[in-house]
Amino acid sequence: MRIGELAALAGTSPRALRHYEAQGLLTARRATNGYRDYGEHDLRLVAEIRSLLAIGFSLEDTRPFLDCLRAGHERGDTCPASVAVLHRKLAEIDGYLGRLQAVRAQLAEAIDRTTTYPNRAAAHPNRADYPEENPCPRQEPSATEAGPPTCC
Amino acid sequence: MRIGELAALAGTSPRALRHYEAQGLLTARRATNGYRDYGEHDLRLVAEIRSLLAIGFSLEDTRPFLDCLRAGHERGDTCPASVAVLHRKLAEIDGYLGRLQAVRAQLAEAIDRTTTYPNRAAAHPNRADYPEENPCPRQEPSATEAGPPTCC
DNA sequence: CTAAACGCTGACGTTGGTGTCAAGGCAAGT
DNA sequence: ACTTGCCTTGACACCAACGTCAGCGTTTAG
Repeated sequence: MRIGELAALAGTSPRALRHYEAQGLLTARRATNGYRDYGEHDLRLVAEIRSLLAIGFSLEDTRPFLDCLRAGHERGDTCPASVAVLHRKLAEIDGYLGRLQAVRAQLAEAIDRTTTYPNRAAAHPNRADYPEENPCPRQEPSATEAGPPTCC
Repeated sequence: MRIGELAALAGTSPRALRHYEAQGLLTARRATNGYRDYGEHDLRLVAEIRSLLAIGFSLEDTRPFLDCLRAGHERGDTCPASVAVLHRKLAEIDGYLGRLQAVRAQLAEAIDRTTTYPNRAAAHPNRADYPEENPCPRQEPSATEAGPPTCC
């Protein structure tokens, strides 16, 4: 199967597949004319990449999962290296969740204040409205329909 | 007060302040030698920008808050345009939270599976490990200590 | 036979908020 | 006078996962 077909089956683009190859995540046999030639197994690999990207993994983080699949496992998340990534990601997400919830609380309070005391000035003049805290993920992948500030 | 002093007081860099000016968020008088000259009020404006950036706002989203302060209000979040941004951000965050929690659940389940059934293959061979879903924020600002995948 | 549709490589563009460097002007201490 | 340190503008670098275009060869349908 050629790159366009694989891309279509995986719901992505030839450019993306070449990018994965450039990152060493995917390899392809070459036909005599130089065209990349993929097999069924490669569809599974690309599907793994896409599904992990969709939940906020970086390409680099998908590597252990692909190695796991190539090692013959039916799932990419059963190998030790994959599990390690899962744990790290879970910890990251918990961090994001905590910060996001803190920010959410700040915003909700600010909104509540303006709706409860409209046109009324607050107590501490020269203080910034929003202390510090510090919220969430940076650059987490996106859904194709979620708009610009897509996802983690 | 010159740019270096304001930057130090606000805990940021001259480069950042020039960037805010380039974006039309900050203005400065000029001394006869061409140096930017800031007043006390500008520190308040920069503090507002920094605190909003820290909780995941884009520079553009801080604009209504700055306008609000310049209009003479003691807080930047009391004007209608600011409140509108607050509502939008709250909605975004709720979206992120929902997706992050869904992803968290997926990861936790995957980890649980590997620890509960070690070395045991799963049921559906050719299915991707992680369906689809789709998680959270992209490119949310960062804390100075949170590391690479900083924050929302 | 020809044109459309595909494939190839290489390279630059995108997004945001800066960091960093270049090449110069200005101010103050010794 | 000279050095040091601040300031100025302008421009390129960064990160990630591609999009897009250029310039070229290949395959395939008509």
